[in-house]
Amino acid sequence: MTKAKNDSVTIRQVAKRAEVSVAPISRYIIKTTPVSEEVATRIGEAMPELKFIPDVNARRLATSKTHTLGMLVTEMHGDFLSPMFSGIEKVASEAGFDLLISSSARSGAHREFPSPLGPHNTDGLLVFWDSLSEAGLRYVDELGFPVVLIHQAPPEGLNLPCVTVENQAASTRIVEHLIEVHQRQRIVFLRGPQNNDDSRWRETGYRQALEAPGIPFDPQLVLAGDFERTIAQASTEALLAAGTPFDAVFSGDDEAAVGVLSALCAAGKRVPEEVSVVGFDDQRLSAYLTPPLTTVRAQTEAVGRVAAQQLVKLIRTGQADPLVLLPTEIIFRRSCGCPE
Amino acid sequence: MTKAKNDSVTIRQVAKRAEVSVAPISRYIIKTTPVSEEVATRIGEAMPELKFIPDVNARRLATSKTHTLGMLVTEMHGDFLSPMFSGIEKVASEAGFDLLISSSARSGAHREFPSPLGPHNTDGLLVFWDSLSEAGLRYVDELGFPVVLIHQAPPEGLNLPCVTVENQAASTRIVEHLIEVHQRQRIVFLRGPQNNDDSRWRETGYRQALEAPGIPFDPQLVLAGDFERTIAQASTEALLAAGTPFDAVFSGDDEAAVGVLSALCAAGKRVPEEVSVVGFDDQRLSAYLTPPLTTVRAQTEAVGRVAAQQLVKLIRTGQADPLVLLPTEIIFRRSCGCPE
DNA sequence: CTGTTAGCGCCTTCAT
DNA sequence: ATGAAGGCGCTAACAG
Repeated sequence: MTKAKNDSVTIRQVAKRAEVSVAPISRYIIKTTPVSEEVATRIGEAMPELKFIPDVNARRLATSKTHTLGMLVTEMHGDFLSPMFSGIEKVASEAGFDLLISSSARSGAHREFPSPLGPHNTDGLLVFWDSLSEAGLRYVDELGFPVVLIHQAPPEGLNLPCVTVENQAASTRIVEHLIEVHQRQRIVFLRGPQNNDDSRWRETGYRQALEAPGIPFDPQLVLAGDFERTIAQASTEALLAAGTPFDAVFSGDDEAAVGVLSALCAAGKRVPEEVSVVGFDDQRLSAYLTPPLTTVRAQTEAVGRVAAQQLVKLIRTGQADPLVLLPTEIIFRRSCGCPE
Repeated sequence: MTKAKNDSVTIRQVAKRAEVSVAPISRYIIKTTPVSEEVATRIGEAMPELKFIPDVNARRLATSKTHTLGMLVTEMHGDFLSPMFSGIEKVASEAGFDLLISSSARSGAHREFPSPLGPHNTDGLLVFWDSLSEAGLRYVDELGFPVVLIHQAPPEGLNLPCVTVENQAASTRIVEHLIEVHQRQRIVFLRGPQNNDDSRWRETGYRQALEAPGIPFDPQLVLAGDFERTIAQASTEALLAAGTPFDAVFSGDDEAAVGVLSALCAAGKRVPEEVSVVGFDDQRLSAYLTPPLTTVRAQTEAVGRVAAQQLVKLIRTGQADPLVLLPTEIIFRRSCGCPE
């Protein structure tokens, strides 16, 4: 168990080796002030010879910067985690930041501050929807601590930058597709959790699509999906049991669509012949469902990438774009009734 | 842009507030030495009143411990990331460790040391298969830096502890199932990447299953799957094109099974009537394939949990179990030919 | 059990 | 452009 302490080469040893004081070395590394040619080469040689690696912790103590980004998620975000992470990790490492990641036990158990991630161990936080309480957000805002929100608008009065996807227009288009191409009239909407902004915009898009063709909005057709398979399944079963007629389902997300498909299949309803089903997100799963799911593709990896870029910018310049919306696109597969 | 520096409450302020010196406070927090009742309560009050949060960096500088676990993955591990992470995160946070995670661009681009994660910013590393080069492993081993391997045996001569799943027996059993229950005789095996240990054991299990019933091993039936959908698909297409007869395929992992299913479907072969297909891992995806995939369930979340436990133990005591194998279980679905 | 104090390794004014 | 020296906030001897 060798400790870092024992085998660590310090800046002073390099100084001795290069026959200069420690200051030029620090400056040479940080590039904060020019260093003479001569000294530079001497340092440039001495450092690798001694295998000098600056001690991150000492540097942090001195500068009170961590060069670390924090990422907050909840257990619910499982299927988003992987692509999101890969986007974030990419820009973090390019920008020279480490990535500290923490998950709260369950959604709804909103985490308060102090959380495992904060000013003490990160320079800024990426906060995925629902992973930090409103109080927590207000707290970091007061602190002026850099935070960018992902798939979530800031609460009233706060100014935190946010990156998410374009929800409304895509929702309108996919519902229009159901109406115009597949002649659907009684279209169910399975909404997400109450506090989810994406879901609200998707619902707005849904209602808007009904307007032009003059299809009356029927509140009976709006059900709880909560972005959860089991809940969506239960809602669909209840609807079926109630005998409410419907010929299509726009599921607030693909996860819920899985539950819809199960319920429909169990009830002997044929998809898409009897009822069309479409979703939102285009999770990896979605292409493999039976039938393959027509859905709106959200570029999750890009969301992660852009969010991380915004955070780095915010940390470095104090500025970030208040809102960036990534474009979405409909992926036509068979569940809506399209041939292929 | 408030810096942590400005608003940070130091231990000295707490000392003043509690009318003691800094030492008892430190001891009170670290619990390294008993503190008198009186002082303890005074400190216990002063800390929250001042919202004192010990500065991690200062502590690290002083102790040369980071209280952080590192997790190394590659982009290929996408579908494992989420459950694995959730297991690791759980024990890390319970044990009071932060989790730093880093991904190498692609598998095969084995990362060398110094990598973004190492002794400078972590107390130990969780190394997922293929995410660190052999040279890197030898390096950390020499250093005596705590590392536990996940889904990978240590290279020759190294002693690094490893946690993975039981591969061989389960493979034997699932192939036996194909033979005994579904009367399959010409069973293809799609192996994983050359350097993957799991795949080797799965192949061993496969060959063993053929022995008892006296089915000759046919090298023509062993194809490259590489744990990649596209490669597995190509291999299956080639086999079909060659006209080599077969009535079942045991895919080295579920990912490859997806490619097999695609190729078979495209060729008009009916699964499971004409050919049975089984996989390994039980990814989330697998239950939703057409037909639902019979496969061996690897408890990925548990692997992550146990690996993190081992690492914490290794960090704290210098000891860990050399090898822990988590049990696996066959999940029967329809792709093998079972009714449900 | 408590207080004092010397580092931990680096960065950064401040003179030079 | 360079050197000297004082922190950054905490921990861990060492005295008391």
